[in-house]
Amino acid sequence: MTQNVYKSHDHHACIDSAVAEARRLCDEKGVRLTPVRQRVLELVWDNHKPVGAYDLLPKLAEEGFNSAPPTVYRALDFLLDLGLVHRINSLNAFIGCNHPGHSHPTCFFVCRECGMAQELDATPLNEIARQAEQQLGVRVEQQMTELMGLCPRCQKAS
Amino acid sequence: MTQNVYKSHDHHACIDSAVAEARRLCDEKGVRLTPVRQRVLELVWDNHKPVGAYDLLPKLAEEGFNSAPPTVYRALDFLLDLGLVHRINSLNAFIGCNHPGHSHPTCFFVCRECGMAQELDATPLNEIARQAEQQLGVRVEQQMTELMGLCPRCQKAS
DNA sequence: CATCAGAATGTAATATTATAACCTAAACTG
DNA sequence: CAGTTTAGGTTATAATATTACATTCTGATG
Ligand SMILES: [Zn+2]
Ligand SMILES: [Zn+2]
Ligand SMILES: [Zn+2]
Ligand SMILES: [Zn+2]
Repeated sequence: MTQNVYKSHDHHACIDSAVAEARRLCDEKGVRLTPVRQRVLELVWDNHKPVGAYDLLPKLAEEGFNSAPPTVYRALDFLLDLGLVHRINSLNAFIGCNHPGHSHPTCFFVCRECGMAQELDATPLNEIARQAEQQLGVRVEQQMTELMGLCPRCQKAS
Repeated sequence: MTQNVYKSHDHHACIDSAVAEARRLCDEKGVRLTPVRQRVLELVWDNHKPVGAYDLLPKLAEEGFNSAPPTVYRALDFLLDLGLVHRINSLNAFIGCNHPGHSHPTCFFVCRECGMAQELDATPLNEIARQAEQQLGVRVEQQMTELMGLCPRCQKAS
């Protein structure tokens, strides 16, 4: 895992590096990081909590961007395709990827109290995929693991 | 994994054993497997494809059951609580559990073509949870892994 | 049996999340 | 510049899920 979100850190650095990485990737692939796409990426990175698509709408509106569901879903789809964000299915919410650029099995821990999410190293998951492929003959193309529980802070608080 | 759903099998036996197991569990816990709950369980087990809540409504209606979203969501919540069914978050859909009665990390392979889902042995996932707990200090309470890809049949078909 | 409490269900309305369809504008391509 | 592709604007609607409150059923108790 690239970073522990439960430790305090310079979060502006998180955002900046996410944007820089996005720009690099878009250049590489010859696609455009348009203003609304970049702004959605920044908003998703606003903190380490997964954010719902509809939470983004008013923020975009405030800033003079067009604000309608298709706008934000298009931007999110674009970012998902590039692997710049992940979707946390159990929350219908989106969060920035810590190591975009190479497609990878996805694994997050999400605190059920505060909502903070931590991306985890998912390499052990490859074992499961490999087993399924061998034993069942399936072909695994994608995978997502979501762990739920309490983060260190919320454990103390309760 | 208790069974390979991609092999042909007596599926009535799947349904029957699911219902029997449900009855046993309900007795044990002193809760009631009412007609609508049982019927929802049977409908979820109708095949090995995850089924959406709203797919169940017309089927219940046909059979004279009350049919409104709260009815089916209540039944599904009941079954989820007991661990009799799982929710596939990436599909907003529900599927019967192969080994209910003891809460367990959940892991499914879902074919993106035909929709069939196979529950997998999730023990390797405990390792991930253990690591997260050690390295981050989180407490993991639940976990779900969803693999997506092509099942053996759909690979041949393409 | 009569009564009561809790559990389950009925019903109407509404909230939340996501997509379809169709049109316009901007950006590359040669 | 003309033609093509890509992105965005706009309206409407689909799909999924929950709230709130009334009613009925069930099992327990006196
Ligand atoms: Zn940060
Ligand atoms: Zn990632
Ligand atoms: Zn079966
Ligand atoms: Zn299960």
